[in-house]
Amino acid sequence: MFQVPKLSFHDQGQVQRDFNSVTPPAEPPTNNAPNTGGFDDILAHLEVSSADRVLIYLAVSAMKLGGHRYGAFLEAATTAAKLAVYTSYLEQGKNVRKTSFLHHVEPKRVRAIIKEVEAVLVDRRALTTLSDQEPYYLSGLPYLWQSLYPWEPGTLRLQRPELTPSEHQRVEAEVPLHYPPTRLLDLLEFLDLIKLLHSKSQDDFPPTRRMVLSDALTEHIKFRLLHSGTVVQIEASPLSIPVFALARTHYAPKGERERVFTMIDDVARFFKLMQDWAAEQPGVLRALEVFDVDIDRRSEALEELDQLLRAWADKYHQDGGYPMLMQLAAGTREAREG
Amino acid sequence: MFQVPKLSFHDQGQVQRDFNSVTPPAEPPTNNAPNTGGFDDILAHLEVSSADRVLIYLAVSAMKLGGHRYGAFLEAATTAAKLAVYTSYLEQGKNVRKTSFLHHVEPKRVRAIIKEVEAVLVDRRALTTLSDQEPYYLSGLPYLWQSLYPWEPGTLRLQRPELTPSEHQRVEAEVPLHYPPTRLLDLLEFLDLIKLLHSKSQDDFPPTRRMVLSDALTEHIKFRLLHSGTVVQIEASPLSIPVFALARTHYAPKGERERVFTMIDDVARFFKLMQDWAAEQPGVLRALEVFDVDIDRRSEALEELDQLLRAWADKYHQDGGYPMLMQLAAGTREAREG
DNA sequence: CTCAGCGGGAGGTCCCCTCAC
DNA sequence: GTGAGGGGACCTCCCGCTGAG
Repeated sequence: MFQVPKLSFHDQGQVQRDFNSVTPPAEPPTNNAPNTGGFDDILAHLEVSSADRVLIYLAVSAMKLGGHRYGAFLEAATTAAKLAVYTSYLEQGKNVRKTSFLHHVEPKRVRAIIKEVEAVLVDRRALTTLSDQEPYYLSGLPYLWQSLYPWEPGTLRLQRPELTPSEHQRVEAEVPLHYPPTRLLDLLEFLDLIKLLHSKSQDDFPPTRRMVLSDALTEHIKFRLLHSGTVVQIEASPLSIPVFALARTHYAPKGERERVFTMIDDVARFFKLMQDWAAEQPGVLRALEVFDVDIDRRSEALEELDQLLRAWADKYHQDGGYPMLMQLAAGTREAREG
Repeated sequence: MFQVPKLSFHDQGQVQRDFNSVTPPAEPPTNNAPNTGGFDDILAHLEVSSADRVLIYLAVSAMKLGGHRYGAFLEAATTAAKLAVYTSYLEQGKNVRKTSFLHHVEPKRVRAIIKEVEAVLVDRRALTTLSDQEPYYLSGLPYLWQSLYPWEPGTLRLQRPELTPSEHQRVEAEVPLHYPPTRLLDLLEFLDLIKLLHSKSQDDFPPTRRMVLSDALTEHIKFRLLHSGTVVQIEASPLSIPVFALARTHYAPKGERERVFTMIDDVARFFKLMQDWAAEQPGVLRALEVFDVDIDRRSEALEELDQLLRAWADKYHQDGGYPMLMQLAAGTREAREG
């Protein structure tokens, strides 16, 4: 176990430098920071390649933070793989057999993939399986609830005239003031709302990709909405079935909605930039700094970096010039990373 | 279509700033740079979310640049999804049903996934489906060839004493000087080499994940090796079957071996940093600069940024301090990006 | 309500084969 | 060689059902 001095890996455009020791020696843990959900501990104990790690981060983001179904993530991955096959097919001069050999896919299957991809291309339909952040059947629900069941103060929040005033009072007392002004729904109305939203979301899909709203799927959606705190069940239902309230104006898995979205966005942009770099496009800078900092000066250092970057971009910015993008992240280095 | 002034999005630790307009308006193309393989054009015509885009970049890197099988990429994706399910299972207090609802996976399947993941964890076996850059059955072949069939100048390069001297001469004339000093192999020897390597690579896998070396897989491997230029077929074979030569000491899909590896590595690190940022860990800086630059001053700007970063890291570096990492990429902004 | 089991169908990943151009 | 088709094995993602604690 040795000291890691400061390590710099900068690489600009065609100017290739030495990359033999891109992976510096390991370091003692010093892991007092993160834990993005327990899986970091698991990852640390396993031998995982970088590509696998990216996949795992993506899966966690989509499924745990975004609320996408297990199957939806898998389908998105296969769609990505199909696109890769399709581009190979074009590069091979539309030769099915060569494409088949290249990727170890049956010619028959290659043809099916071609057909599928081209159908999407002519329709210009979104092949986006993993919608922006959350599936529509989750993120759309608060909007639908608010538009279909608005509530005016002074009117009955639970539209059940057969209930006594005291029963109404007891139920309404359970609804916090900060909840959106919407009516309370019983289980059946709530499920109908899910059903309606699902059928709406299916309109965008081609018949082949449509899913029936099974009981299992309905329960999954209901669980997700309750689990995320978007919908809350009223404790003391005056009815024979449970009663629910909309607790938020947006679906939010863990309150980190915006940040997760920004993260994936940044990663995609960063990936694109790195792809240009890997292809040795001119005018691309890649930089990696591995260093240790006095913990008391950490925020000072980051603050200064922040200012440096702003000043730099300001200095060279020129309206109407060549479009540029710079993407940076700096933070704690994990044990295995270099 | 309006002008984009300079846009800065910096965010440090807990200091949240405004993110409402994270996505600035679109810009005219000005696309004179990239084309990482034709799929950029396709992507531009499609509506693709960021998560999908990352998946596509990954698929292309693994399958087209790395040479991984179509099925291998899919398996890696399912493995990642299974890990996500497993961590949810732990977070839910090992409650199978809740995990089932959360991700819309059958309880039966959840249990199978748990069992599978735990088996990997106790064995501490690599769950790395997508090995570092290329599959072993491709990258290992040049090494095996060189160790099993070295060639000494002066001896027969094609070990067939029955051939006439002129036949030997004609074959050897076809082998460029820069090829590694290895013997030439006929088709059967070549295929045996593939077979041997495959069985070697299978030793690392548990019995369940082992693949038989089918004819189809053998042809896929052979095609990949020839397509990448790692192995070259001799035009005028003096035998009844084709003859092959090893052309490189390493498997290299398109000569961008190192860079592709570095790219995936960087993306994984960047992703990790961003995850800390999304979780609002302290001491994380995220920065995005969207700006235009005078094309004539582009390299000057990048050079200066390069120097700025080095100087900054030098200034704050302190041996034995808190481990830090900074990852940056800067380059051409695509039309759709902001 | 949770856990456990079994049933089925559709579609995808793999394998191999033949026949016409 | 290539395209186009046939077959079958196995898995897994979906669905539904029942019964035991």
